[in-house]
Amino acid sequence: MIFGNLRNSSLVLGLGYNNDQEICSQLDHMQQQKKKPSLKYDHLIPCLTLGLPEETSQSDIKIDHDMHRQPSPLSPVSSFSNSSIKKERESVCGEELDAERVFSRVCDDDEEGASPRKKLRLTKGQSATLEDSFKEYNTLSPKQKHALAERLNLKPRQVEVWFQNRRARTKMKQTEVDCELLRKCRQNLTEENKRLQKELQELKSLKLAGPLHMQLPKATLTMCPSCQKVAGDRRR
DNA sequence: ACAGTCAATGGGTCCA
DNA sequence: TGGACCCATTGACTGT
Repeated sequence: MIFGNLRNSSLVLGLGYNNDQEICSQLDHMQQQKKKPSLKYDHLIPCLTLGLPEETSQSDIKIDHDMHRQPSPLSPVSSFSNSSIKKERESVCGEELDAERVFSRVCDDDEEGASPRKKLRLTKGQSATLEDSFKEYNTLSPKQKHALAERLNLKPRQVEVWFQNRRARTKMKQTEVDCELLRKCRQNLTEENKRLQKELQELKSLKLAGPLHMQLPKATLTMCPSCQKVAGDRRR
């Protein structure tokens, strides 16, 4: 740090995040890979601090930030085997007639283990209905699940899986939004930090160069980081 | 050919 | 202990 040895320096600025480096590297990696983030940074927000020069590293920031926690899940009982999903239904509801086609290729063979996993695609109608339900409740009670499954001619397990995947997608989108917000925040704070450091340097050189009577008494000059104004001058 | 999407799977955790 | 959920991953399919 540049000003580490200056005496009487009451103004020193710091900028950082909790686990700043780790987050950034992970975010970069995430963006490169276009992969969903696995980092847990919900509790982190950027912060600008004032203190001694040596103390303005990442270590002096610690703020908890608990955002967008999922609502507590409903937990009634339901019992379904997921082993039968591979054996798909033979026919689909009316939407089957939809030109959009129903499944890419439903497997005909019901032999256990022998059939490779086939990709099922939900119809537009099914997806829309599921989407509508998701807007109302992002978790389903077993009753709702059954009703929806029956209505869509799907297995309850499929509805359940769809909701799980949908929640994951929502979470990922939110994470990306938060990520972008943090980046911008960090950028702003970095610029702010630079600006204030520069200002501080100027004030110090003024103090050293200027005549004695021009010197400001210690502790009368404090920089408010939020409003960016010099405050605390109680003379007069 | 390759990347992206998404239904499905398997493992881990939590809780009644 | 079983069921519900989350999470990471797989694999079929699609779009370029």
